[in-house]
Amino acid sequence: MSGKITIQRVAELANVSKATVSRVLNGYPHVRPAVREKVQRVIRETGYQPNNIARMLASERSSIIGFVISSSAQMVFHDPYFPALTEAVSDAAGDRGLIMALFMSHADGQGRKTVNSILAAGLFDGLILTADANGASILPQPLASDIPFVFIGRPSQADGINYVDADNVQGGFLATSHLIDLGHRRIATIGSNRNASGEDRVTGYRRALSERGLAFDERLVAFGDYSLESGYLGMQSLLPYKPEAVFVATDTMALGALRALREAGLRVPEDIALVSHDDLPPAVQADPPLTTVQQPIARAGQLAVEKLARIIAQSGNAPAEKTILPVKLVVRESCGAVQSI
Amino acid sequence: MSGKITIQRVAELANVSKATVSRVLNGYPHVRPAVREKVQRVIRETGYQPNNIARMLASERSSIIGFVISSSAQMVFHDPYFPALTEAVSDAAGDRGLIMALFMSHADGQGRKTVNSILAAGLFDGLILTADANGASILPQPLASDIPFVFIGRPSQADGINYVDADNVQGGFLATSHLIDLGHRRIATIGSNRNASGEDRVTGYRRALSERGLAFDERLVAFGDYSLESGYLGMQSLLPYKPEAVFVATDTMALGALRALREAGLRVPEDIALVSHDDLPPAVQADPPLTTVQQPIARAGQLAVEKLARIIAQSGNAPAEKTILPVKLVVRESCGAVQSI
DNA sequence: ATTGTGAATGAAACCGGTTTCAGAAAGTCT
DNA sequence: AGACTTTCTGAAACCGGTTTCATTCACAAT
Repeated sequence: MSGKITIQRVAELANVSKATVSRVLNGYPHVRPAVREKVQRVIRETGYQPNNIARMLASERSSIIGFVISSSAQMVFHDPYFPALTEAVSDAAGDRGLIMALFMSHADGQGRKTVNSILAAGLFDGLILTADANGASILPQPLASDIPFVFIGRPSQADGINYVDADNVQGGFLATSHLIDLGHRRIATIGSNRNASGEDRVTGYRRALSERGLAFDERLVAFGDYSLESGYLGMQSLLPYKPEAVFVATDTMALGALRALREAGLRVPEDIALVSHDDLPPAVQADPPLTTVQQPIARAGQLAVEKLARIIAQSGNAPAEKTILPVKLVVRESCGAVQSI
Repeated sequence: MSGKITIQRVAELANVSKATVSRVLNGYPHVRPAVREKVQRVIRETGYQPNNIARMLASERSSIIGFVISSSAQMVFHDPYFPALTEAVSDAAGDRGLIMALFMSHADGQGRKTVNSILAAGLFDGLILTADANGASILPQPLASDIPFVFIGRPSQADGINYVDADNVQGGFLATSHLIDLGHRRIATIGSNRNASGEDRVTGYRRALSERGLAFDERLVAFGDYSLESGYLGMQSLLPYKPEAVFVATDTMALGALRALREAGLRVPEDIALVSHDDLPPAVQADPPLTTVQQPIARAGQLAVEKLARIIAQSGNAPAEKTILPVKLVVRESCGAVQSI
């Protein structure tokens, strides 16, 4: 009943043509104030809601963007990073009147099918993609199609691709430098080689060491997969080499490392200092609270949406550009810098 | 270039009419095999992809469902419940070929606007809503519109409304009964009065007490808001009354409680037994691992989507029905039942 | 009074599919 | 062979908007 009011009906009731109603609807000029008001009154009285699908078809724009989380299912929600990012993108999209469709492509070989069907839909004005180990497999699809897209996180092959990323190298650098500043020399790291972010943080770690004249010792490097468990195992594998301090590439892995240290009877920060990366809720909640590198996740989501919106508006004619967001060190207790609080 | 192929073009190339192409596209009968193949070949060769928006307009069905998380932003992603649920719904939707649009309505008064615009879109075949304190404010909108919807979690006013929920009463009951079985008498609880789930769990707690002839002591009840912090504070407020055991309504709050206990110098489970609810990753990761009531989140998401799909298919003629999912106790170390492992 | 200009408006085409309907083709039954 | 079905197929209407284009109208300038 109620849903049956169309633009045609409104036009009849207001004694105007569909075209005029459309103009009023979209705030176009060239409508006499009296007519405009009359139409608006009819709209109000009938509770008319334009059919968005018809609108999309005619205007060839859907105002829907796809947000694709391409990590394997297990990773996705064990690390609060993705939830936080999802929220950020959702917010930013909402602010701009865009609808966000969420896709979590499980790597079960379904991954490709999912992305395919997304594109096939011809439904999205653009895509926001998260970079990870699978990024490579996802990439060709949007590239082949003409759909605008922006990555969050540096994709494996980043040439000519729009992306927004945190300055992960700087993150690793800041964390490690801080530990060096505190007088530590044998500094270990638990990184990750599963995506660019992980690699970059290790790069920053190495850069800090070399800049301060410290030797890089391969035995002091472990790799995890972003899970708490992997942080635990990584820390255990490092313990035999007696590090004085450790830079863990994510808060979640730091939680695991913390447990390994506790089980080994080592106190943090007294026996071993720890700095992690991300500054997500677990960092504050940990015991002791973690000194960590703060990553502007909300900002990244926001910028990605803005950038995407811009590309869409320009019909994709702008050259690809990358945006690197600054990170900053948040000092809490796990590094031992704060002695008496 | 490539995107320009329409059904009309395919029809021309195959020497048939649009109608026939459409029939082939949708797998309808009454097309001669030879013709069908010819059309399929043209489709393959041209890489034609039907325009989904046009399809939606004509078929009056979008295959898009909205998933609305109505909690206040802070809560949303501090408790892994919502991420897990989101993943479940996303999965289930994907399995059925539905696209899931995610909405996180921040309670900033924007909440209403968001939901309004969602409905206004006329874009969704249906909605999945999460119940929470704000549920009441969200409810009227879908009700007033004719859009099918299903709640996950019991909404405040549940009459005539479709919903899927875990058996929270049973959850509280199982947890508390288990503690009683272990010989505890002074059993406290940290619940929540912010939504039906929280209340139900406390109801189960009380039922277990009364069934076993134990008095209900109001001083042994604290209320939290699902945050870790609130669990911490709740536990602190309970400590003066010397509970022997505590049932905490969520894993996340249990983590907070655990910290309060540790700070108070109490060991778990030796000095105080703890059982929580949800069985999300933190429960396993906690130290000690938590005995907790397992809630079938993935199943709930799946059932909600299925139910919604059914309602959509039936054009909403089915009577409202509620589905209560069974829960089960998962015994780990925090309750003290497992002595020697 | 005539012409020119720009604003206001409606008719109709269009977006790209689905679906109805009627007619043609093929097959079945006396 | 004629009458009936049943299977295919295409023309055209339709979904509900937007947009183009031509026309009308009001008003100012000549």
